[in-house]
Amino acid sequence: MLKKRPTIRDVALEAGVSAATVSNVLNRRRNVDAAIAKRVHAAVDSLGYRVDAVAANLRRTRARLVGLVVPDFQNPFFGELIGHMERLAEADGYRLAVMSSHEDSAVETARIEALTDWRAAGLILVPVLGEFASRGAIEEAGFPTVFLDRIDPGITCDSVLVNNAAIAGMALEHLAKAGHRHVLIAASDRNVPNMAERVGGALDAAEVHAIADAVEVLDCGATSDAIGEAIAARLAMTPRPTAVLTLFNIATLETLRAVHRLGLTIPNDMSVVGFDDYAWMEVTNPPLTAVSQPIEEMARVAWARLATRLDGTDVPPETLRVPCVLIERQSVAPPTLNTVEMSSAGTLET
Amino acid sequence: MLKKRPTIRDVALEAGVSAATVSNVLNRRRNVDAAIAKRVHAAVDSLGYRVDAVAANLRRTRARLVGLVVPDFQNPFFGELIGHMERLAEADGYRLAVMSSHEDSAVETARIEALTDWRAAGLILVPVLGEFASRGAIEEAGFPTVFLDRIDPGITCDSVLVNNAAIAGMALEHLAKAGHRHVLIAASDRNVPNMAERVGGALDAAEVHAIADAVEVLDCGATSDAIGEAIAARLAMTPRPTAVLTLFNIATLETLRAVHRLGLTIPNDMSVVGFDDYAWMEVTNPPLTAVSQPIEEMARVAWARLATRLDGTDVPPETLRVPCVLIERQSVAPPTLNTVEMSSAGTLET
DNA sequence: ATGAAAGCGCTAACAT
DNA sequence: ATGTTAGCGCTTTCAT
Repeated sequence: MLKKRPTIRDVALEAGVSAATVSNVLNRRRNVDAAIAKRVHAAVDSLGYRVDAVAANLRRTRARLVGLVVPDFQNPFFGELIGHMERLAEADGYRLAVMSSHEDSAVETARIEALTDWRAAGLILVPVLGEFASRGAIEEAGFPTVFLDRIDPGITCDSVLVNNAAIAGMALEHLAKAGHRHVLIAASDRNVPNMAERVGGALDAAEVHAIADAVEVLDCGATSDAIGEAIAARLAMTPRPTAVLTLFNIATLETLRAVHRLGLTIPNDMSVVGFDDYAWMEVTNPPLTAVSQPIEEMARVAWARLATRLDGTDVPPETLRVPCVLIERQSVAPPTLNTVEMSSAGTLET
Repeated sequence: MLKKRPTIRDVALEAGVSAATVSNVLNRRRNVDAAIAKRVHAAVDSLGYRVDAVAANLRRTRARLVGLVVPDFQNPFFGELIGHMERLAEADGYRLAVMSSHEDSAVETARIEALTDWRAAGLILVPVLGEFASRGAIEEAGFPTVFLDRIDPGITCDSVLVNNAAIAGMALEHLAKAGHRHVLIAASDRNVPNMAERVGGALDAAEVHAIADAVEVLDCGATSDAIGEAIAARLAMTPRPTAVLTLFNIATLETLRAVHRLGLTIPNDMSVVGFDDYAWMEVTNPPLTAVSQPIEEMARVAWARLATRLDGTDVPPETLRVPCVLIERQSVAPPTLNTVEMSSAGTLET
């Protein structure tokens, strides 16, 4: 038989004080006599009392609950993000409600509404790609929202982003300095602001290094299959680029697949720089040079911003940028071998 | 200016009925006149009413909320699991509260207590490795719990697991049939039941294929570094195994790392079969043969079990097994090359 | 089939 | 500094 959970009244009775005092002791909201506080804590411990979150938050206007909506749980990038956020929220006494929009606007909106129904105090949102449909839901919700990782140009809101243009420029520069001219930039839809920034940054760097005429941008499409096809098709044509810079993570995977399928080797036949860094990239043959996004830092900055809003501080919305870093491994080499490819590379391979 | 959220009273007023009727219409709890129901729905729509989850669940004894506690958000295995669970829960009208124990008993217990505080109706738990400390919290909670993916021998509870012994046996058999005798089984702590089952299954299969004398089990330790060290050290010794079967995912990564470090090539010098299948394994050179766990199926089975408990059905606790499948790619070859390794493999490599 | 009233467990406003 | 009272918005019981 389960004994019923003790209520605040039970604690009050046991400690010989009023329920309000118990509440005040537990929430540290007003000064309480030390002796009384001690009695209350003793009663709490002896009864095994825990405050009922549902009841507590009914009386409060906002629950001590913050939502985090990501597009996709399977991406380890978001996995890591969630882990950090959970800790940050907890440290400030908030529970984190983690949800996935499955990269679908309608689901995203539904998630925000659910959060509203639960009286969430705030939201950290990685919006879905494409048209942003949840503006209305956010306004209805009335809680502060911080956009993370992706930005929507139509919204002026707190957001924390990565220095897309700069890091893409650095990645291209890395290739240029290794001697590459004909680099293929694997991009996705340029209407996505992140992508536009990355492509822009890479192209600007190409300009600076005087290889803009040789650099090529490929819009690979959206699904893995389409992306793989597009990349493989381009790499099968002559003249073949000597390097590829992928600007989003699926493209990196698909580039490797295409390179293998064509019987090319990295970095001799083809140099590769990826965007987004994963543990397995250390373990491919060769290990992959890639742009690493500072996930923990992004989480910290976003949480800090939301926390000030939760405290009621009213500051103007801001876009915060956090710097990526290029992790140099062994997938970039000078293109020399590649220029004599026709005569030797094929035999080298077997 | 934000207009306040409408309450059930506003809807009742608008529809010209009582609050109780509105509640009954929205929750379909008792028969309501069709005309009245229609009026209520009209009022709901026109006011944009949504039921307040906090208030609704205060009066209910249990919230329509189910917890999912996983050890780690970064593991894509759990990422995928979470995505499936979220959909399953939603389909049955439950919200899913996803939390991570960060592979820490104390955190796990705290998560379960938090779920209790929120009046969760049930829990799906992937328990932390090692001593199980949350038994008390689960009993206090009083909600049905389904264990997933990992099992604790001290608990008789619903659990859904993979056919560890059988699939590990099949993996070893795959190697044996390719001609391997000296296979290294990379295991972690055998006090972990999953690991004990896997090792046992592999060893039994070795027995069957009459190579038990040549098979070797290596307990690799817990941290990535230690695992990498242990594997690399063993592979550097002679006689070197001709194949390695990793029984947990970190070991797969670390085996690849070690193999590269030693200048060996897969599958010529060393065959590899991994446990757990990830997208990047298709893209390594060569693609990796690996055991794939049926994540979606596990999620479905676990949810189904929990759902029957949530409905109040009282059936005896059961351990449900879901079958893995061996994905054959190109990291397994006959060990022939390896037997003449001393004379030729080193030069082949360069 | 519907309405009126009670009350879930807590925190906030008011009183001392 | 503490107690008393009211009420958060809903679901449920009881009455009709």
